[in-house]
Amino acid sequence: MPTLYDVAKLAKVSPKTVSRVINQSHLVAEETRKKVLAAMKKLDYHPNAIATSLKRQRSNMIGFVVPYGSEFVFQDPNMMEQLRGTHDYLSAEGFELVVTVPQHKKDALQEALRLTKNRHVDGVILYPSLGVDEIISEFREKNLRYVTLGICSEQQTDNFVEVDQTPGSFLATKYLLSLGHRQIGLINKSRSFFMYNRDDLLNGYRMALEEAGIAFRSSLVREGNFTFADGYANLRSLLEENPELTAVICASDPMTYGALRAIHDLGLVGDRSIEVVAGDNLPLTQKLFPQVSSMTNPSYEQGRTAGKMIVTIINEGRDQPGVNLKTEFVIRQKELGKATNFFS
Amino acid sequence: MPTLYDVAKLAKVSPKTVSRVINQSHLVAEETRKKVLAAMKKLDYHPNAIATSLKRQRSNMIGFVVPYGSEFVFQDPNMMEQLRGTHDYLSAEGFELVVTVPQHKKDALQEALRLTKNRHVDGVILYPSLGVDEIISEFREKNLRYVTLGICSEQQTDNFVEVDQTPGSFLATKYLLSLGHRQIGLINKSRSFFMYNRDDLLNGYRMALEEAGIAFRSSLVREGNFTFADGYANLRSLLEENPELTAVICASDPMTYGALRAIHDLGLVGDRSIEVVAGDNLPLTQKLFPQVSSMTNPSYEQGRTAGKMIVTIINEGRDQPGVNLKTEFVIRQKELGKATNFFS
DNA sequence: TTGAAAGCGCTAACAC
DNA sequence: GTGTTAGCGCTTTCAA
Repeated sequence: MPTLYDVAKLAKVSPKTVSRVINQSHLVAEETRKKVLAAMKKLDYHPNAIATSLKRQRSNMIGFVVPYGSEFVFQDPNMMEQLRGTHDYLSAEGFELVVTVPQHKKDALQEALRLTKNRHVDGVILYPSLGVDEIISEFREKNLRYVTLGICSEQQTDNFVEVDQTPGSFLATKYLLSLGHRQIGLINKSRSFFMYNRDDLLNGYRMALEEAGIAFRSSLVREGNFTFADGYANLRSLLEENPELTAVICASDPMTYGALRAIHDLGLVGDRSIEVVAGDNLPLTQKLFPQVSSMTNPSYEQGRTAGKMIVTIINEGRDQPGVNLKTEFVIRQKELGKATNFFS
Repeated sequence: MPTLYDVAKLAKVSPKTVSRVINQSHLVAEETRKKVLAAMKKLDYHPNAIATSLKRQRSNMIGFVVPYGSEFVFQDPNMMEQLRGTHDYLSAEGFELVVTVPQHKKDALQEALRLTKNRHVDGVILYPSLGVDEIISEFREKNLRYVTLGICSEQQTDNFVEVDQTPGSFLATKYLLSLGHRQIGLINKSRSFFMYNRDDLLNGYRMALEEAGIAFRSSLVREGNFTFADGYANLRSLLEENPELTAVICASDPMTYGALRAIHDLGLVGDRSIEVVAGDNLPLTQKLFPQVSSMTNPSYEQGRTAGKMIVTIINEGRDQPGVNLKTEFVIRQKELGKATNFFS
């Protein structure tokens, strides 16, 4: 592979001049520039990114580190949406995206540290998980660059993109109440996942109930690990304890699919059917039958914002204030794929 | 950040000795090793991967380049499975995975070239697309490392991992015939996607029909772009032209979901229902209701094999013979999630 | 507007 | 077993 020196020799200029042309410096005569460009083209020269990185102390790569195993990351639709948002922003800004999913959960955070200390990447986007706050302290101490996909501790005021699910669950509950439902189940997210905003979904649900003057009953609440199986099991469990249940809100779309399946298996159709509200409003959910209304999860936006934030942090050399995004709620009509905004 | 020299100074040894310790050379006395290790720990030293890359002319990064836009890559479940397979293999081998999805299709191949010529990555895994054969010639010419997820031209004998879908569709058709179906539709993959093995699915289908002495009728075949919408539209179109249709085979799972939705919307239940065979046997499909039998698509294995192949190519410094994987077929029983192998 | 020389952090020869 | 030296390909003073 040709080097900058080969180009310089061919163009009969100094290496520095070639470097100037590569970096679009204006301090180079037009004629010289053309000569250099011609030489570069002739040799099919491409600047060695590694050498540039070493010199500039900057790799233009960002790590995306997830601590939940590849079968989770590459199969969880929300995670993919976050990844897609991050990718889209970074690639437009000339950064490469390095995806790292350690084989073992407990290695994940060390992996994030290694990746940055190695100077492999200029910064990382971290998925919250147990022990992440220690890692963050170390990042801060060593002045390394990071952004977290969600708040990781009481003290964290910077470098996060959090999603507040209160509005979505509030509106969903309010909607179901407006349809006349009085026993509304909630299949909530599990506390076994690391999340700072653990109670937002529950709070929105409670607020709407309170507003309607209906007492909150914990027997109507379950927790699940976001999976199909958990949606299935939890719906059955809810029904056993609350035979009069007529509606249920699910914290995630896969759990929604599981709940729908359980309803089907139990033969609950027609008048005895159960109204289900989905959690994420993923593309597939938008096409599901029966059509379901859904809370919306701004996963793509979250990933994109995190990408933007890490780039800003790197470029400006200092932390950025955290950002809060909010969920919404859409009512799905019976017609194929149609959706309208609630209260709009 | 501390450098190797800082460690050397603290441990009172030469830089080379530190380097030896890092690289697990056996040519270093145990006592010296301990001293160095202690110094490394004390300084929280991490080798600068960029510097190592520059020296070694090797970045230990692999690019994964897809030419279909991020909304396709990060939403197509098969692509994710391929990515997951690649990631799992590479990360176990100490390689980083760089995911690149150019904003515009036509840039994709240039992007792949740039990434390798830049020395950003040691090699790339390429998704077949129009014009990829030219890129491959250039890779060969310049002695750059690549693997393609599928054969890209008549001449390509090396560096690919292809999936032959003949067995799956043959078995699927045979199974449907064994149930007594005589009008079996096929929603095939579209020719607008770049694929060398365009006719494998169709061939398996035809072979099974022929074996049963049933004439092939092109009116029973449609093509779709793998999406829900195409499955939906094609099922309706098939039924319009073939009112007696009793079964259909779909080339992809999203198309399967669309077809099931169409069947539901048309009110085809009970005796007049249509037996559907899915295309990929994705996790979600395995839990679908109604339960559907499915061809299986070894996407994870394909990605993993591609990862293994690119590493071998890089390590051995020469091309590797292409690998062919095959699809299979599973019959799904009515019980939740249960599946059995066909003919086993 | 251009060039010479030093150095980013590491490793590979080649001594000793 | 260990150390010295040179150099990977680029950019950055500084000088011309």
